[in-house]
Amino acid sequence: MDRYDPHAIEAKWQQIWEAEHAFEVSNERVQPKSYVLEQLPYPSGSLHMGHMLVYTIGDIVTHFRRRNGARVLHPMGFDSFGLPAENAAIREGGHPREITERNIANIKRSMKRIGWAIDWSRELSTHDPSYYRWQQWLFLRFFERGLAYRKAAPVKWCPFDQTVLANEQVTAEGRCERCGTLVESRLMEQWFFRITDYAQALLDDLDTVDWPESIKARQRNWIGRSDGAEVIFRIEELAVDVPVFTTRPDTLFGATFFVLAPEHELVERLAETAENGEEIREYVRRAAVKKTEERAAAEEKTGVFTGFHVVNPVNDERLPVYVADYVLTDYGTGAIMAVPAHDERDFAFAQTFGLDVRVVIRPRDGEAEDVPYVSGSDDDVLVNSGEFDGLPAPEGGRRIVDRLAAEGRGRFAVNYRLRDWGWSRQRYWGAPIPVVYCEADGIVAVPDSELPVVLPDVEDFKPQGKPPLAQAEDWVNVTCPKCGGPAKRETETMDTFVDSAWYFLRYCDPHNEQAPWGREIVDYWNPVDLYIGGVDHATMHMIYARYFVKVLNDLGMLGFREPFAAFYSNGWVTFGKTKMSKRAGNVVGPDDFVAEYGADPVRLNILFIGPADQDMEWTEEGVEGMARFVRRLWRIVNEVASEAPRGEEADGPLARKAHATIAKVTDDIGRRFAFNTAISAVMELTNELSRDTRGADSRFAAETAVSLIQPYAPHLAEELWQRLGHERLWGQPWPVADEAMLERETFELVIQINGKVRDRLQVSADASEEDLIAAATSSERVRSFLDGAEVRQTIVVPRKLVNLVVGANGTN
RNA sequence: GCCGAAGUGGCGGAACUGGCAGACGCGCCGGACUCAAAAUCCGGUGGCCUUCGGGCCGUGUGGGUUCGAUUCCCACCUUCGGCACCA
Repeated sequence: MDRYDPHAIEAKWQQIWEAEHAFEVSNERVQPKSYVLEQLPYPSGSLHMGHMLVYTIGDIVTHFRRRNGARVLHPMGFDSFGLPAENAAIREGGHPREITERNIANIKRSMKRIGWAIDWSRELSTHDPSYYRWQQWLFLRFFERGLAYRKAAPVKWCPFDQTVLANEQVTAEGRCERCGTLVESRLMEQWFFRITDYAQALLDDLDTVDWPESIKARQRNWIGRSDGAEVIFRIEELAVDVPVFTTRPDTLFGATFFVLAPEHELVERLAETAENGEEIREYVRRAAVKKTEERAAAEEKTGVFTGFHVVNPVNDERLPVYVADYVLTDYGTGAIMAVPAHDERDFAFAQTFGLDVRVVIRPRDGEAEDVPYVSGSDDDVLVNSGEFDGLPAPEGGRRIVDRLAAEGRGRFAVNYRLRDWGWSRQRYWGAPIPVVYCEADGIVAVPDSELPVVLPDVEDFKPQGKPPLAQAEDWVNVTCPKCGGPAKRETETMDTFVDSAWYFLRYCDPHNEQAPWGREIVDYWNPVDLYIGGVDHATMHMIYARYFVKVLNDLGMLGFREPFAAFYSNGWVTFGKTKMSKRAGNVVGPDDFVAEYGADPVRLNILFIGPADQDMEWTEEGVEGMARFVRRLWRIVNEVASEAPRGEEADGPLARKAHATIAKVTDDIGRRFAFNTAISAVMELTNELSRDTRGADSRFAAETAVSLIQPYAPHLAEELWQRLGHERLWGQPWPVADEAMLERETFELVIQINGKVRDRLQVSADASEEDLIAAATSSERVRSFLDGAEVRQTIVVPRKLVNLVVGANGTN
């Protein structure tokens, strides 16, 4: 028998798959179908172990579902715009496109070497004009409906480099990662999508998808629905109504002051007439410069009194109005009623400024409660609240809102933490935004017929007060599509989250030049049946993609409401510290191990380490052990191929074990996504097979082991399958366990006394309860334990155990 | 603070619906083969005790339900993760 040579075998089968287009699928609408998708990779220098894990999980499911009769779409592409390539170009010279395309070529070579069953005919890259052309087209559909709009929003700004910084370019200390200058906050006009319109739909439809609860919880948290009330306070001096949002209308009688966020639109109006107008303006200026995190971290609350008062609608009390930066401008209405007795932040402010604290909620039975007391449960009652005294807090709150509503001074309201999605970047390496700025007509869409607006080349990718694209003057200066007058192109680009919000739709119809996709095609393949990826994309990417699908559905462009019907979140892969330092300098990735052991052992091992949805540590010992198993399987199956008889009925114990393994592996992959225990099961079968490679059952057991391991180790399995005298395992139906062979003639009866195992007996499978009890009580060992004591109770679990309960005063 | 996940041998983990705790593998120990080593193969491997038959203990801690709990319930401890001046 020849030695196991993974490199030769893997090259051989990869060539055959490619020549036979083994994993390409057409869009012919055949059922059943399955769309198996992993989050597309960012093309950095090379693959890492995390990639190895995600794409192998998807690959196993792809093979499994194919062989179970589904038409499976399993595409691949590259999230190829973005900051790292641009920074590399600035650092090392060259063009981001060259760097990116070199990386793609490199990664693609690694992917093909690993042998994932990908339909490469559908490959796409988001930096390709044939892709972003349709992204621009989609943007225009959003834009014409007002779903994409511009507004001023704070950005992180480096005053030295004169540029906007992405969050990841700001150090933990709040400095520019390049020059170390303290980063400022600046208001700038930016592009947004109106995702907040869909907050409730994004929340509700989580109930319709099969995702891990933890991922759903993160999205719910991110959307952050709060139920409460909007209550109108009035500044009588100015005859202005100022609404506030509160989740605690039950505490309205406890309001003792009122706060506006520094950015609130009313603040400037107050400053105009206030005696201390300049002090107010100065406070606002200082607050604007501070980062949100800095504001939150402040030891003491700061603020300034305006001299104005508002009227509390529940009791017509006059409350002093402050401006303070602990109130956020972009949540609720940017103004709050302050109830220091029942809110920690208001309490802290009241302490600093010596303001009244009025208790209006008490525990029903206690009294000496701490202030602030924030609970508002049914065990609390209202006090100092006029007609509402004595009511449980939640009910009291509802009644207060009812009364305010009747008076037109309040209503029940819902608020979300979710903010509109800001997606424009002052960066070069992204999709151009197809609008122009015209002095006469304002923002004007580029006509569909002029798409794509192709990203022009520039000399320098460093932003210098303006986005790099501003350098491309020939490109920037155009005529307005509306009036024909002079206009300038948008020089900001789209964030990569836009690119990845719809790529799974383009895979379905990647070469369409008339439209982003054909609706029947997209409706056939979608929603994605299994989406696989990391938890780090649980919020942003996966909320944005859901938002896109909902909008596109409302626009009639597709017929579903959710992109990802099921989601599997893979764990993180780490290396031990010793391994890291041993190969200091270069990151250890799958390429290194594939070169040493071959792709199949690496594929197997990444899933054998542990449950794929939990974090795991990759070790050299582990992959060595797996290589040992693979060689063992190789040797045993080769022996079977040459030694075991053909065409004999396989119905002995080894055949039964094989059927049991089929059942186990099918359930593990198909239902439980327990990829590690499926491998264990095949190992067990292999161990049993190794005891007899020449018997009548051996051939069946070997064929079963090879067939079941195929999704994990497709090259090895294919080669062994051929040696067993067959062809094209990847196209073979998945094996089905014979129910009759799963039935056992005998089983091991466990006999317990008072719940402790005392004996095990082989018993006929069709023994009656009475037979089991008789067998149990006649056992010598059992008798010695019973020693004549009275059996008070006998529990019989058919085909499992007998538990004899003897009295506590028994003499056992 | 709110939300989520997890605690099992020396290690990764298994036990799916309440029924034999530790499958499978790593590591380690012993043996075979070898001049020797590696590789390979065979056997052993939770702890304590043992008259070698076996016995007792054991799934983060303390309670509870049950004939029976790693699994269900209550309280707590520890670790990891998300959100967070969100009114």
